[in-house]
Amino acid sequence: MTKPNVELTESEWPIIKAVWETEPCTAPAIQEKLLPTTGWTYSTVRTFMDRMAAKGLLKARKAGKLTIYTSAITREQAQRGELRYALKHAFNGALTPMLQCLLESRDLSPAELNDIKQLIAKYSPGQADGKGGL
Amino acid sequence: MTKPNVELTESEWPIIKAVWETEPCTAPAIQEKLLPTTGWTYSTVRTFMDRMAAKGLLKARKAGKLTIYTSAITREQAQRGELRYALKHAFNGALTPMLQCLLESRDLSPAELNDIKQLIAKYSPGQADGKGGL
DNA sequence: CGGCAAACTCTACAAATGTAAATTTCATTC
DNA sequence: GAATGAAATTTACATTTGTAGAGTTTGCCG
Repeated sequence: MTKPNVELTESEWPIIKAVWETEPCTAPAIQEKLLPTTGWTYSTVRTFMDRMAAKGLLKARKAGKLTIYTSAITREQAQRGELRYALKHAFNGALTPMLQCLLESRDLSPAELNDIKQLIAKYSPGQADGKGGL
Repeated sequence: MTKPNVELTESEWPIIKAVWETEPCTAPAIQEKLLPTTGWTYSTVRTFMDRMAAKGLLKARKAGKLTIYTSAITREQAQRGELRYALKHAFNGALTPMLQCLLESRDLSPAELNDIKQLIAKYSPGQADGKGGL
């Protein structure tokens, strides 16, 4: 059963991104990876990871003295959660204005524009795949 | 000088949305408006509004015994802030994947699709308007 | 076996967020 | 002028988030 609405705090984002790139992994490994960007100590990282495991964002298993972590949510789930949140609060659930804001938000490169057009084309014919909405 | 990156907490969203719709307004008015959806008491709403004024999200001015609030940020600023946050954390700043996730996120109605195509068309020719990015 | 280093556990604490009760003030009306 | 009711002020408190130090365990190496 897929977790319904995933929400991450700002500090949890760097953690889970590092986990996705490294899993299965230990807290010291994540700490080391994040040290240059965050400056976080082992204690800090470890606390975050344990809290995230308690929330069901990570899975933790014991291997001897080591604690091995893996992600409990996919990147897509987390991304959707974030978008869902923005859509709901900032745009009252209206997708088109959100898209518009996104497109206005910066100059698109020709490459991006191209990508986007292809995307639109792909989602054009009224395809109902039954895989559920945001 | 426009505030650089606006961020709102989850509870601040309903407040500022109500303010945008009502301003200039008083705390009791906002409380009444939000009561059905949130159940918040006057004290709660008032606390939020004062904190938001302290953060520069609202402006508060005294008119006799009343405190009159107005927004200090525009809806567009707040929306951009929310998108900027999502883009940065969930998509590492890459716009196309974000768009893709958004489009995948639910079935688009023909009307939405149409709107979207028009948007794309509008942002197509390499237009640099100098109004700054996200 | 004894020590060292790595990893762990426990505890702590400040700031932010969410929520509200209790008390006070002030304007209006009888 | 006193009562009433609306709005304000003050204070409070639990939970979550951000950050980490101190002390303990344990596996390995000599």
